[in-house]
Amino acid sequence: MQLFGKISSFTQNNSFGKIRTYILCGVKEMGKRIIFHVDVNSAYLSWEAVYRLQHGDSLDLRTIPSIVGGNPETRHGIVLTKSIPAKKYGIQTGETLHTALAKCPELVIIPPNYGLYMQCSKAFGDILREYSPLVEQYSIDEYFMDFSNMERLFKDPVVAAYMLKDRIKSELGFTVNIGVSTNKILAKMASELQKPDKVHTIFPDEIAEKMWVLPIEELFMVGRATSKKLRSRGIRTIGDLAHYDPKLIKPFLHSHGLLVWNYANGIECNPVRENRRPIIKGMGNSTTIAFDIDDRKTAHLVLLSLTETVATRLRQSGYCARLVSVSFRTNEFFDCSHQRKIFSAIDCTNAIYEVARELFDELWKCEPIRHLGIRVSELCQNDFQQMTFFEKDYAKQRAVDRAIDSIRERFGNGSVFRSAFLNSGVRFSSGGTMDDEEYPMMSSQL
DNA sequence: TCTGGGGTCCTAGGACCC
DNA sequence: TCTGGGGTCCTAGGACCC
Repeated sequence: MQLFGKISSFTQNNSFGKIRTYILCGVKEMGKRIIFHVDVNSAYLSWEAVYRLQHGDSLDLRTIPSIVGGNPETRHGIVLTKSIPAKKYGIQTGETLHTALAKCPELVIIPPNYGLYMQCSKAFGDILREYSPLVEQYSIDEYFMDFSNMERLFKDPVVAAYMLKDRIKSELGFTVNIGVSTNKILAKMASELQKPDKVHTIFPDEIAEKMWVLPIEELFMVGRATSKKLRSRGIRTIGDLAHYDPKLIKPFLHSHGLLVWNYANGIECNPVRENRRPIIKGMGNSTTIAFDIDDRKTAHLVLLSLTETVATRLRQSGYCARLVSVSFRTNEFFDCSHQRKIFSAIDCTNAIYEVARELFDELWKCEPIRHLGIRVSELCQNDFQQMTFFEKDYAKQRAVDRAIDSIRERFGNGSVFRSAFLNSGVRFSSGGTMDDEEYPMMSSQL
């Protein structure tokens, strides 16, 4: 009820046009919603550390300056996750290995092992599901849990959060932060407070004390561009944003401005979606090539290898696509893209590749390319296909695709590949097919 | 200095139709 | 023939997340 009161006063103060939403939020609060956000501390690095300790290594990567990162020689050199000692050197996620090494020359660099991370993510989710029937995976290392109406089982949700955190640590060997509140945004903001191995709350009456004092960049969904615009108007903290008139934010941040203003005020009422099977909107593969591509033939070959994995994933998930997009990044870091809607939805490797190649040829003006990508979207079920007189009948090719898919499924991805890749220097397929387990994808909103 | 890959959602402008 | 307005679709690009 407390939040309801606060929300009413916000809406009155700001004459903001979403009163109905706030009232709905308020009504839900009356049932005393309790939401947990569970976040693995330095996920990839912790998982690597635990794996190595369990396999006889005496060094715990978490206790030294270390990171999980790519290989600069293939131009994949960025920091994916850092240890807490590495953070003390000022190393940041996303920065280049080159600058990270400049900050800390003895930095230990571990290449990523996504298969291991998927296993850890799953084991972690399995424990959470013992504590609540309503658990939503938000990313590979984050889960939301609905802990509402659990008083009979766990008197105090905060005590339960400590139990859960300690159990994960003792059984799985890595630490988590748990944020506890009445909705997802506040729970998520709470889990981001001091790390590692902590439980924090940001209940509605704690927003001012714990959240409003933080710099604006700490707010979920405030990235570089948004923070720049907000700071140029004197909005430096989450509290500044919360107290700003939303009517004045909309002209320069549009609907995104209203979203972050709501978040700054702790207003958000999305449910925790149990075992949500994500509605897939599209799928894509892209890769940074170890060298700059300056000839069409090589570009086409990379495009084909990207198409192989995208098309395979498309067929495996039972979809056809109606939109094909191609994008590239030049050696001067200029990004561009080109897309085309096709009349009848397709899932066949050759058909997608033909469109992709056309798009590429229309877009490319012979600039050296460092990164190439393909994406298919506007998906529909592939159980029937619309045939037209004007487009090729791909029935035979679909049969070939299915045969190849099943051979690859039985004997591995490299068991069959196109001869065009022989001695070409280009890998026959790029990107993972994600065939064994659906990769946990998050939405950009809660 | 050298800058990943996988996503989602939003916006703006132009084309087209009625 | 010229003009206008509203709606929808398509496309490119940008912003954000982990």
